Amino acid sequence: MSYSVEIDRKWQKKWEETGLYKFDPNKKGDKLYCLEMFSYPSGANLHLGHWYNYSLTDSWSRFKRMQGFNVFHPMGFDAFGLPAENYAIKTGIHPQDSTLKNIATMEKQLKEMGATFDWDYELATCMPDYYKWNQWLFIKLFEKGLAYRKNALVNWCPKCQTVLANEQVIDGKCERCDSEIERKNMTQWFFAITKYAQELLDCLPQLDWPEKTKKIQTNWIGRSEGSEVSFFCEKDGEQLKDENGDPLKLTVFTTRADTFMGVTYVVVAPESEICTRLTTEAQKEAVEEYKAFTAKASDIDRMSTTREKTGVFTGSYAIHPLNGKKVPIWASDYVIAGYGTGVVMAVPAHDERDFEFATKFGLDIIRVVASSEGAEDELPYCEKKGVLVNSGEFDGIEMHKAIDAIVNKLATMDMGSKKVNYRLRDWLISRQRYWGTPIPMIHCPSCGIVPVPEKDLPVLLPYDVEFKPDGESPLAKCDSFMNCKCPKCGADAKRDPDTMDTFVDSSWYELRYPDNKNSGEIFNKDLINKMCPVDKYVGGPEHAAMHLLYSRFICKAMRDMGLLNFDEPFKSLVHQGIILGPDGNRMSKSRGNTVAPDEYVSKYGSDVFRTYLAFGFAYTEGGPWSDTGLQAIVKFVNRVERLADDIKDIKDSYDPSSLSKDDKDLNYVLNYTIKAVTYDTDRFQFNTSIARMMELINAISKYQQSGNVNKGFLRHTVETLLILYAPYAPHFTEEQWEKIGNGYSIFNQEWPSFDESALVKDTIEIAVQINGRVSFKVDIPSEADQASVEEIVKSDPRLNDALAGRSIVKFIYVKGRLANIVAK
RNA sequence: GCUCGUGUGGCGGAACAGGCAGACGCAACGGACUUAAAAUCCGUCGGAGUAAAAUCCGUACCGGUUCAAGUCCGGUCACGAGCACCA
Repeated sequence: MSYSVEIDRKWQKKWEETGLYKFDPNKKGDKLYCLEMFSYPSGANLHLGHWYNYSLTDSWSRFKRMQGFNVFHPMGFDAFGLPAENYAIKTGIHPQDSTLKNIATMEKQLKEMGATFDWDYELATCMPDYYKWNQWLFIKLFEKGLAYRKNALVNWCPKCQTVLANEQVIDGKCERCDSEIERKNMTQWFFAITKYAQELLDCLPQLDWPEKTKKIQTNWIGRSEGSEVSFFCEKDGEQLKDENGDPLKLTVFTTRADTFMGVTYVVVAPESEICTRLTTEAQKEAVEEYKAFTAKASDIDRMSTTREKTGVFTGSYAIHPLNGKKVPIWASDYVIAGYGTGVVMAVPAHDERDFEFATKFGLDIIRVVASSEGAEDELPYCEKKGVLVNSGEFDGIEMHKAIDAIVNKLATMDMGSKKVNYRLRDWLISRQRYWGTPIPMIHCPSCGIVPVPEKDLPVLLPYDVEFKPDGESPLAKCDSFMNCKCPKCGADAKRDPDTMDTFVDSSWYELRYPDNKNSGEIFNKDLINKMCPVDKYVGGPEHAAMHLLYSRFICKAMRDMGLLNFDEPFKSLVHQGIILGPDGNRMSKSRGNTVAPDEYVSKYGSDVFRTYLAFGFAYTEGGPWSDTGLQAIVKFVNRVERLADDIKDIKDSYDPSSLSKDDKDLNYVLNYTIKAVTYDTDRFQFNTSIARMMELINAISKYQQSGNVNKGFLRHTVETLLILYAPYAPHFTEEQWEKIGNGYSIFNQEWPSFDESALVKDTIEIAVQINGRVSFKVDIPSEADQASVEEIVKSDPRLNDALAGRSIVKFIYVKGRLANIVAK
């Protein structure tokens, strides 16, 4: 029977019956936790991206298993989320129904892929036995002060009548309906990820992650070293006081304290509280008008850096602590309320934005840094080098030293200090959505916010809910859900109507897999410390600054709560590339360039498909799909099958110590192949692994044609080839293994080791270069030293011709590679 | 605008750690087998050049370091990604 999808089914059935891939934590071998990012059960079928991610990571995990590791390889579903809800709004099919149906389909397809997932450890985030612990985690974070509520600006889609997550805002527009996003103030739940900003940064270097991903996280966290400096304020001629009656300090964050003597005005974010505080009666109308104007501005406008600066004078003044000057305080939306203190000191001479603003509104511009003493650089001069001028006692000081000098001086007055800021914001996790984990909080009119007691978890997501969007949380309209008793005082109370961002669900799922049936706790601490962290994590790079950051934060928070004792959830990370359509564009239905795996798999079998995915692309790069490339794999698989036919009746053994010249040549290729495939598969270089196996097949063909075949050795070679190929083509190789009379299963075979001595050749061919260009080639003993190689080369008759009268200045020999003669 | 990444034949892609560029495969071309086709097997396959060789050019472009550069350094261009008034 030649290879087909029937063979797939045969072995899938056998694997399942015999429990070949059941994970046993007590089995011998080092634990290895291999995980792919779980999938969102949106469509009915697995798409090519799933195949590319899952089938090849499965090959890697099979390889590790054969190497003797005790591999834990679970799979589950990120089952809550917007697409199912949107689909429900469109079709009326309840998200729970469509999701469960999709999960069933995907499970079946994943099994048909022939992956080693142990389904006993499956999880789906939409099931109460999972989201119960999501709620439990939320309450723990709340108790630790890491979950809190505050009023914030959120993204609002006026057409869909709902809040959108940041990631659902594409270039300022709603991903679904393309309308412009508005900003709206709402009271929301946040996770205090910023408390871990520094540690999230500090742990990055030790992670075996793609450098680019680490860079994205570094930028996203955005550490910025600077200083905070303060001004006293004057409103309507009087000094402003704080709530204690002390003089009010207006504090700003700056990275350029050296330019402090050049401050000519101060800017506050218009939506900040301090702005209202500073606005004088005379300016009130103008400021209010401006606030309304900025609130209306769309994200599109805000994002534009070419947008003209706008702003309004608040009427108040800041007093410069060093020179006593009164500088005006303005409000402008080029200052971001959420970053730093939401207040900026403006130095138009040395900042482009301040310069533009000052020019437009006629504010003073004072040069305080010059590239060299007395230089009249063009303004704004923003280079971070130079010396101070027009700065009184600080004149002549180099700018970096001046930062310290000025901050130190301010510190003695209690008006300044060094400060580190981060761009990272706390994680807004509330969603005015139906299909997610209900936030387990109760709002009591007398007790305030009260967590649901642990014994009452999970707070079940009700089934019968009107989830069509109208601007209110769908759960808010479900009285049976909303009405409850306060756990503290027993009075009538309301539940929180929001659900959690689905990134919460996925921020700890890797920790639930090993203990997915635990109903008494989120997971067993000892077990999780043994099983985690994940040793190899594979998924798309699009999660670099979201999921991959959230998970790291939750892991650290859990550690600090004593739930586990490691610092990082994913030790080693690989991103697969993206497979494009045959035309080189991203696959999309509208382009009509999609490739449906099912059609190919049913026609060619899973293993042909898997091998093509392995061979046709650099794994981390991806690339365009090609049907003819797939045909090449059919040929390859057929060649392997014919080799298996050739050896299936061979019973001879062979004596490894008495190999002929031809045997030795083949043995060299065999051992080289073992070495290369082992090395390349380990580092996700699947394409070159397959290439090496193709070379081995070519060498076997030559060997067979030589007419001088050692049957036992041939059998050994083909058997080894089958084992090497097994991770890539599990069904096919299992079938061949059976056919040639070997026992079940090929996956219980040990991974072959290579014989270093077989890789040593007696003589090797090296290239002889003259001045770096290859001139001719010569055979030398492989162990020859430089002196003897020089002698061999110099006695070669071709050398004189090549030198053409030049004399040898220098002779360089790179062992086993080449000789280079410098000639003049 | 800033930051990062990538650029190799007709195509997908190789190239340890600076050491014979183009592995392996696809497509193409020539041949064997065949009545024929498919399948299989053998051979050619970066460009210029030649009867064939020799030889020269060639890893986006310009320059540098080195005995030797796809690889390292400086600059330019193109494409892609991330961030985006972060003070």
